[in-house]
Amino acid sequence: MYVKKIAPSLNCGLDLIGEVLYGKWKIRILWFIHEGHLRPSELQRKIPDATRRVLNVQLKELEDHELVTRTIYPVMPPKVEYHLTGFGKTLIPLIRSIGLWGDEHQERLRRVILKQNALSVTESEVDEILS
Amino acid sequence: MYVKKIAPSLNCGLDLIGEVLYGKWKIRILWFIHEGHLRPSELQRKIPDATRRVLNVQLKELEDHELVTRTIYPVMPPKVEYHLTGFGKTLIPLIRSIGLWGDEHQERLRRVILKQNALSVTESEVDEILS
DNA sequence: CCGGATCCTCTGAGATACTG
DNA sequence: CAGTATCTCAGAGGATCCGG
Repeated sequence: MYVKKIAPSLNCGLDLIGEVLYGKWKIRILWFIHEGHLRPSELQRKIPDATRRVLNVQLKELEDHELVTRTIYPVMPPKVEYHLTGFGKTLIPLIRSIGLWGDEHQERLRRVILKQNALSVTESEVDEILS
Repeated sequence: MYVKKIAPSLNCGLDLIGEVLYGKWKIRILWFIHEGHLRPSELQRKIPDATRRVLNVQLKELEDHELVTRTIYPVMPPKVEYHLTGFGKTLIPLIRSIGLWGDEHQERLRRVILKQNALSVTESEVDEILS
């Protein structure tokens, strides 16, 4: 899911959804927020591979796309919470199906991904890694 | 849908599917192939925005991931056809749902995407573009 | 705890041109 | 018609530092 350009080709749903879901961590962010409200520091802990900056950028985009809301509590220390909007919630079933598909085909997926990414690894080594 | 690195975090379906679907034109390619067999030149015509090289690269990845097969007919002029594998076919319902969601929320999507991408454009101009 | 600003890296993907 | 080899580039995303 990628489709960047707001080009002539925004004429089908597949293109449109690509625009709002585009971003390395977007889907996972939505998934975590959907479980309730979420604070930036919690999100950071759940996705340690992403830097705070990137998470902020993507959260901002999600907000601009009206998929999440950002609530600021004027306290010290600062407190911020993200929630899904009604619109954002409509995406959850979709994300769930995607995740389920991935879970169902886990083994096959791992195998083909490994086979491709680790070209220097032999078949038996792949089996070993997977076991 | 993005997730690139074959990092430690390949532990959920959401990550795994990202690996095989990652690529600007992958989903659309799968969609077109799913309607039957497809020849490279046909695909090129259906996706004129992508160059032949990029399409080839992504087709190769899809093939490596066992989502499509590539059949070569030893004739002159050369003829090649792509088909979905059984595995690839299991993705179609998912892609269909994604597309449907996008279609259902078309107007809202167009609005938020435009609002964000064309920051120099005023609200009324956006309305105008959309009308 | 939160976010913004700066600088940098790296790789997907476009452009072009060439072979069987 | 099909496929490959180079070259190039934008821009997404990472690393860091700083200020509220």
